[in-house]
Amino acid sequence: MSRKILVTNALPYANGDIHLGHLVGYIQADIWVRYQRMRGHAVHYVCADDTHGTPVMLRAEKEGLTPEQLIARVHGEHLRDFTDFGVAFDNYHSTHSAENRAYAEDIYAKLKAASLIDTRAIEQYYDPVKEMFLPDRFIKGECPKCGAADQYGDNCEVCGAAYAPTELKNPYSAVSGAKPVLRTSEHYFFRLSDERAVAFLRDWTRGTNTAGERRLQAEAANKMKEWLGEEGENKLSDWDISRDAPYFGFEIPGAPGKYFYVWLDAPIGYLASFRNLAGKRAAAGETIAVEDYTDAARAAAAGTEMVHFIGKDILYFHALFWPAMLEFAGYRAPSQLCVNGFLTVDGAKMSKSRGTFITARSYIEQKLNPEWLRYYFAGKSNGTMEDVDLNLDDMIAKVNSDLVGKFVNIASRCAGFIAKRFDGRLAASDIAAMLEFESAHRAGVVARAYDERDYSRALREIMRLADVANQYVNDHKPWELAKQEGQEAHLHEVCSTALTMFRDLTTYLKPVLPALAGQVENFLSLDALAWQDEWAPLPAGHAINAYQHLMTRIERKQIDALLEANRESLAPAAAAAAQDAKNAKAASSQQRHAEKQQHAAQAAETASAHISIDDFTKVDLRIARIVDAQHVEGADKLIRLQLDIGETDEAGNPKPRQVFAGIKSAYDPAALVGRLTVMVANLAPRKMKFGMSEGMVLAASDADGKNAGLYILSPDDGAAPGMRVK
RNA sequence: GGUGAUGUAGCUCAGACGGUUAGAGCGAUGGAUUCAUAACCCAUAGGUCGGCGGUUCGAUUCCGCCCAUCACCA
Repeated sequence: MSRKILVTNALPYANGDIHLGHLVGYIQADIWVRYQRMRGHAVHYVCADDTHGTPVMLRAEKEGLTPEQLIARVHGEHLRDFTDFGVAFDNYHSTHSAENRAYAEDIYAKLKAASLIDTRAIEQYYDPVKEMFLPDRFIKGECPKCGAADQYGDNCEVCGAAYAPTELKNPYSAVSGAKPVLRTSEHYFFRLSDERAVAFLRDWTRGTNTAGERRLQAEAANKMKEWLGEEGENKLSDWDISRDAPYFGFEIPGAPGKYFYVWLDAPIGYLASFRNLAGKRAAAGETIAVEDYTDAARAAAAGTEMVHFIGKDILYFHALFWPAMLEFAGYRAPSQLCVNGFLTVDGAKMSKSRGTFITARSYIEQKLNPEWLRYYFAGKSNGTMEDVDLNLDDMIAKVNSDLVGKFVNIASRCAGFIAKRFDGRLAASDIAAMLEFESAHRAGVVARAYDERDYSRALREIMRLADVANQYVNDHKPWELAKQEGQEAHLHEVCSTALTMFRDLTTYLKPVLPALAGQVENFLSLDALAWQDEWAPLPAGHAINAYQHLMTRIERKQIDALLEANRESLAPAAAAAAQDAKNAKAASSQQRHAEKQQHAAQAAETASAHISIDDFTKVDLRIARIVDAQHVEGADKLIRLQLDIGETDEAGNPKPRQVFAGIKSAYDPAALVGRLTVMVANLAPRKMKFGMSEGMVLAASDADGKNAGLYILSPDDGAAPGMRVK
């Protein structure tokens, strides 16, 4: 039976470029869509830009544009990037659209009618200069826990503490620099804590859909259980869905000056884009029954599905708020969420200084083949929430050996004979030799793997068959047959058989490599390849076209050039860029995706910019003798050190400093006593759970975390406690 | 800190409802071959399946603890 599926990808935020981290999820979805269509299912594949919210508003202002101008530009950039990577949406719309406003208002009205909307007054920081309420990420100040300066209003990047913006010391607005004041405002809430919502979500997150698949991957369902709490427990709180003017978004009906929070209308953008698509198709004379996909009752009757591909950073929004909103507004809840993990490059977070924060645009501009990346990502995708690592050397090896060495090679080594000796016409294939292929088709391993989004399994099976094909050619040695009298028919059969094998392999690879498959369809002079119901070889007498090489190898120098193009110097520009990215992060949106991973890397990079000698001399480094070292009860990583740096109390007795050092994993306290090392003597004392820490000792470790190990410093002989290090 | 996930050959990954010699591809080494953008084919080497304990006749597979990495705690 033919499935009817609405497929969506997460909406990228209209404030920033598409990068390789984004592309993981889009390529995974695109592959699935192409596969389903090859099976004859009806798929509508839509996406849009997520355009609303404070970050877009402020970014536009900074660039001297209206928000509408900014999002129009970014929309064009995003769509171009996706298109260049073969991600072929049926429609790429915008949340700043009439359709989206209509859906948002309708859903809101229905939730209100269901008594699931509340209002209550909340107090939050307000920028008196800019005259606007400030999102947490736009308030900075000193961390209430460790005192670190310039921390955001939600958590501290230095000590990792989480807190409310009102707890910050000396807060200031990141927009105007003004001291924010507390102001009360009426906010609208979606009552997620309502027992109906909790009961529904408990059921929805655990259940299966009409296709018999789990709505959530096992890991995602686990996470939901954590968020929902145990049976009878209710850990959900109501969701604040309004923001005060000025705000770029939709004003809430009947609530002047109140706007829908960007995350309310972002997923609604899926429906809006779909509705917009239907409008475009209607203009072309084709009908899409939108409500068969969006209305709860009609969707159930029509047996349609709605599948969302998202990154794991936005699981929360898609597995709690979104299905609940839909359900209680009479819309159909999602059939399935396909959640993908983050992207790392060479095992580490993407980094601007290493050049691994790679934009989609730079990849295209450096003339790299997008299908190389599609193939590699597919090989790393197994349908789970696991992170995907882009190992650049591995990508070169995989693409070159699998695609060029194995797959393309099969056509390349046979095509010449067909063209030169047989006028471009095929003979009947040797069916007996194709047993492996025929049974592979019947067994459906590749099909099942695609269906389950376990593309890595699909590719393993496909490459196994590619090996079979190469062995077949090798065993029958067409180059020898070509030299033998009376072997023409045999030669013809061998090459034709190998090309049928090649046709099968191309069919299997087509969801991943649509452009390459298109070239092959042209080479073999075939209609668009689709999954065959009954396996059949290429027919005898079929004429094919001249072979042109199908894919080039990747060279390391191309990758190096790509990294170079994405590498940012550590000059102030980098700090500014890092700052931009951090501000963008405030978006609290899908954009956060990979940027979140940037976090630590960028913090480190910003700190790596040049400092003056004056900056350095602010740090008072002293030679210290470890006079005592003890385990700390209840601490996993800490050792309590007493450090003699020549200081004495009033009576002239030695007065060592107490320092807690996180070196327990590498050192036995007893082995430290008596050693000389280096400490920062003028670090602000910090009260820790276990007592005051009056400085820190220095230790080296691998920044990438690739090699474990921690190494404290030792001075050369002759250094004495209290000497200054400079 | 709490919760969850991951840790298998040099690299990227399969797999094992606990049971004879733990697999693949790539890479390495040797051989064969020359149709194919030095591709393909055959063969060989490589792993105490993160560490320590426990359950068991038997664990890499189950359980506990530990270590490392990643994520979430809105």
